[in-house]
Amino acid sequence: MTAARQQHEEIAAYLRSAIHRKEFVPGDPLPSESELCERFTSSRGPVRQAMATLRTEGLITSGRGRRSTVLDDVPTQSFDGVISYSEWCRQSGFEPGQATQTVTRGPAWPALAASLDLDAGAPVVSVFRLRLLDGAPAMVERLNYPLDVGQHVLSFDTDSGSIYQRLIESGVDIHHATRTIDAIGADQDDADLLQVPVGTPLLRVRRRAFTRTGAPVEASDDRYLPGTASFTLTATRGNPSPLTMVSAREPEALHPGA
Amino acid sequence: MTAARQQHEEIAAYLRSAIHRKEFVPGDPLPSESELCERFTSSRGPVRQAMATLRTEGLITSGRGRRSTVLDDVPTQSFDGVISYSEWCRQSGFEPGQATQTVTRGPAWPALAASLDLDAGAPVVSVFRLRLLDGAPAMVERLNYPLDVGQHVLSFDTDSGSIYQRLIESGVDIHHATRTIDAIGADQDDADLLQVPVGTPLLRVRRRAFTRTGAPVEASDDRYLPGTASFTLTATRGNPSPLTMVSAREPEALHPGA
DNA sequence: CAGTGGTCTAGACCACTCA
DNA sequence: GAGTGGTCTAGACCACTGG
Repeated sequence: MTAARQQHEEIAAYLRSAIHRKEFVPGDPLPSESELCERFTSSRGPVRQAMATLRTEGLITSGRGRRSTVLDDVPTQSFDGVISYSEWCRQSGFEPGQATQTVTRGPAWPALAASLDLDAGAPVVSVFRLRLLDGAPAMVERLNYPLDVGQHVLSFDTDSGSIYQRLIESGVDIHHATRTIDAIGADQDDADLLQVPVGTPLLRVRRRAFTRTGAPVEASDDRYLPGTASFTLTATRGNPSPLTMVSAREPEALHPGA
Repeated sequence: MTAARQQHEEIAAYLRSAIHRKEFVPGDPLPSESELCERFTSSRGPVRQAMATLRTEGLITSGRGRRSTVLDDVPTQSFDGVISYSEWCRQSGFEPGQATQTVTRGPAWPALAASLDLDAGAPVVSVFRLRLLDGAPAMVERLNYPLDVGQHVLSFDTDSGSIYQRLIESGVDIHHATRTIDAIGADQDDADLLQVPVGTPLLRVRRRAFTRTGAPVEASDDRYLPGTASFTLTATRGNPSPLTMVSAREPEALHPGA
């Protein structure tokens, strides 16, 4: 929409939106670098930086001697959408909702303490919510925070919306996050909330979020009802995939008694 | 190990291997750009390109005014590892194995035809194998190819190893691939082969591979036993994630009768 | 305030694709 | 052979971090 500050961002934004507006569809050649240089009154540097961005997003492919072409037109996911279910819903055009089950302050059990780099028994704040998509049960969310972060959650109405927004407004520095994706059967809690039988396959996303200095700020476990969510990603020959498949390690329980 | 042709590749390879050798651990600052320029007798361009590569791999983070620092040290996944289970095993230090169930040539059912951009009923080659990890059942693999590609599979002993290798050697141009990840319960076939009850949660990876011109070469459905595999990825604020979570669409059946 | 990485320019040469 | 993107150089200015 509005012009980005940096030239390379402006160029990237233009190309991205042109692709999403179907101005270019998969297989189509993009304008050449020299054309883009002229159109944006820029040198090659910013143009190539914009192309590199789209390439890592999986939107385009390029190579010596041939025009860069459109690969795919999946929407790009912002960092906010990665961290926040509410934000993801909004970006995807759905209405997020939540039904808080419990908000607790208590000692960290060993697996959680390890995940948050705390000593076992250190105080943590845990949130257990059912999340809704357009009003229907979609996901069971278990969030855990060290106390210094969690204090901002304790003083928050967790039925009123995005905890992530709350944390940002409270000045918590959320800088990067690691997601681990696997499948797991619904336990009794999951089953009750999602209204499915125990053992129903769920897509589990465990997330650890960190500050810029590497201190953990969150450890979470989200379980999606089948049919609600899936993940997609495009890999291109010669560009190593940032998504790594790893042989599973021992499960990290992010709620007690598992 | 051996010097890469391009300076930026050489620099990236050096940094990557230094991180994996634990010479730098998460939180550590990397050498400054100017140091790297001297060490590799290079200008800033190649150094910055190498940094950008590592950044998209999720290995480092950087920002104005501060040194680039190590984020994580997950192994990077090559394109071969994305496409080929055998290759993934080798990279991960496991012994791949397979027990072919069926190799068939027959007409494409509608969903498969759509996935391969063929007309319904067009001839396709399908492979149905149990894959092993260090000798134990790990994954059920369903591969489907258009006939022109699949002919190279029909004349191949599918118990002898990697079909992917075979296709490459046959000159098939596999240029990029899209993966969709979700969870699904084991069907009767899955259950029999993996020796688990029907309905056991499995991690499903559906893959579509394409030539450089966008023609489909493969449509597959891999289902991993829980505990065998999971996916991880690091996202950083300001860098949009290439992994997109999408609301699920109708299931594409990649084997008949589903 | 010195040093860092982010951005940008203006040029150059090369490997490659495609008509 | 004209045009393309990939690589590289040598400079410049700026925003920001940290001691």
